Amino acid sequence: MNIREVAKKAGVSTATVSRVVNGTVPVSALVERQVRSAIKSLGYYPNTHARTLGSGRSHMYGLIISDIANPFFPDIVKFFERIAVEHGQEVLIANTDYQPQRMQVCVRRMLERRVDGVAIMTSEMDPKLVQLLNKRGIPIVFLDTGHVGPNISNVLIDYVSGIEQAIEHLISFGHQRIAFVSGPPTLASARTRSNAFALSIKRKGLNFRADYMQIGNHRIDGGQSAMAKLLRLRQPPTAVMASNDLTAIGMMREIRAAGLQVPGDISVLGFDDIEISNFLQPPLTTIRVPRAEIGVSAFNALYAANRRRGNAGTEHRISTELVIRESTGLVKS
Amino acid sequence: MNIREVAKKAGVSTATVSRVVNGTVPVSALVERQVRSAIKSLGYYPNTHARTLGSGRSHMYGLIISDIANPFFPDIVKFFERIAVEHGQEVLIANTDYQPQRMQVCVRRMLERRVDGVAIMTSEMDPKLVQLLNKRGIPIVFLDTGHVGPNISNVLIDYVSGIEQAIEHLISFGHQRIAFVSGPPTLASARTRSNAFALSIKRKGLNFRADYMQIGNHRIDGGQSAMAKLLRLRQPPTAVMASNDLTAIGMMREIRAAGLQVPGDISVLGFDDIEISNFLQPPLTTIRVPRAEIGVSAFNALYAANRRRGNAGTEHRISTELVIRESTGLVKS
DNA sequence: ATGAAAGCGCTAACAC
DNA sequence: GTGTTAGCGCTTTCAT
Repeated sequence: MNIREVAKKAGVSTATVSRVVNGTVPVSALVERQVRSAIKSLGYYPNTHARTLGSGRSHMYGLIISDIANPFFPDIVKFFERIAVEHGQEVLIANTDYQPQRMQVCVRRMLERRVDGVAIMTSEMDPKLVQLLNKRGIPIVFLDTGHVGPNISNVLIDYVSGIEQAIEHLISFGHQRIAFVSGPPTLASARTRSNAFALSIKRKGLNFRADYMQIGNHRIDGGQSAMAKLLRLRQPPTAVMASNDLTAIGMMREIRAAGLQVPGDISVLGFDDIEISNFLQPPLTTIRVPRAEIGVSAFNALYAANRRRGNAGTEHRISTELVIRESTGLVKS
Repeated sequence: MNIREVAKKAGVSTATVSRVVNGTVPVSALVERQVRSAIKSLGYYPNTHARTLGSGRSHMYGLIISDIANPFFPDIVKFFERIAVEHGQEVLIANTDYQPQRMQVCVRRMLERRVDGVAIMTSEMDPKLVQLLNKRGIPIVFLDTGHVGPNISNVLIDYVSGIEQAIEHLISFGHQRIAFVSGPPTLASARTRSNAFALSIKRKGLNFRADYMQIGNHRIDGGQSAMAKLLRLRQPPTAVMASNDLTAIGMMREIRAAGLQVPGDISVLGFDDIEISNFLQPPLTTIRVPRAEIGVSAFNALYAANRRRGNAGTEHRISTELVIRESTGLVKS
């Protein structure tokens, strides 16, 4: 079942069938009807591989993430895929499992499948591999990493807006001693969050204290041990913000283990707003990073890059916002 | 950059390059070295679309799920993809968003990309669409749905084993009055779970009571209202099993809202063991459905179907097991 | 508006 | 063990 059989049945050339299928060039109404009916009665589905070979466009976009089981990613994948399909494009998903060497395999897969663009939503990325894609003129979009350049776009997350809302929220509850538990310093986005916090504290006129800046690892255990340190301070904070929600979960566990209450004794804020945050006890106040929007923006950047003259990259800014639940409350007086 | 340039540079024919790349036929060591070096120096990556066209095999497998944001699916996707990549195969993921009409689009995508097999991990599936794939001889694997047939395999989940473990566990804590909150009766897997529960109750010599069988919807709100009904019974159960973890979350909320304790007053069990279950307060005792194994088995079934003579489908049985945490305890005396 | 025909890059059958 | 070459199914000039 191929285009030739359809052409024969419709009594036209294969070129005409192709025109009808792709709507590239106007075709007379009569011919179009004949072709469509032939397609239907034969149950014809175009072979996209042949199409790719002929046209040079695969209509596939790569999406490289760290780990689909990390609750941060499913929404990104979901909306990236949804909008891709709406535009008649296909998606190739690749997990690196946080292992840089697997990134090489991912890039190879993208290259072999001749994708029309790659969204790289991990933070660890070897410039050599980027070069491999870029040399071939494949549009790339990063998440909050690297800089815009030829065929390179960036989806930028504005952490500051959400963090400032959070600090204002805490101040309104009377908090003055606010601590922060960061992610691994090796992670660019973690550093960005940490810096944005330090900046906002000063802007809001609060006292910035180095001993209120603890290092976590974006996992539960890191949140626990960081919180343990904060609790041992002579003057512990009355509120603590985490660099991600898992860290906040760890913090809450540690607080409870110390016989204290959230938010009665200490207020806790997370970051990301992953699904489980709403199911915690108490439900976690957190800064939402709109992941659906990230997925959509990433796709749009790539798709646009293929329909634009020139190769200028674009930058897309995404803002964050505070989601108030029950892990924050009035400062203990 | 194509196979011809590599051939020229290595001073061999394109066929030989193909042989080296695919390792199909032995090639002299010298020639192999030359070819590999040419490939490397030219930065050659085979074009899989051309390969597909030439060979008739796309080396791509479709994976159709309901919703990647549903915590049941990420692990399946992750392990399906992992093992596929290990075998040099690609994965095409499609979400139906629980909408049967989107299934049509999914199947069309699979057909157009000429996948070598499709794993259908949703329960709603129009037989007409199955036929569309099956007519073309594309191997299909279902999750716990439909029956094995020509080119149709099935990954079967043995719910009974886990449920029996759970009931034994409850009995050992002294429970005799055990209720069940099911999923939507329209969902085949929900009915299967419900039936398995009823069967096990009788097998274990407990009293089966129709008023202990409540209907939920696999969401939190359904768990809440079902639990509310159970609490209003003259003789409420001392333990309740849910058809999935979200339902159990709803049940716990309702129990707490009624001023009762879990597991102090009522023991609660979930089903699935999604990630958040371990973070609940108290951590949820639940029946684990091994999703990694499902993903792996589904892929293996498809992959094997392509390397086997004949088109006989296979059946793969996967067992479930009880994960004991803190939402179950001694019956209140 | 439509058709003829030359690729696109690879595989596989065949010949040697 | 290696080369030659005819497809695979489509798109896209180039004519008409």
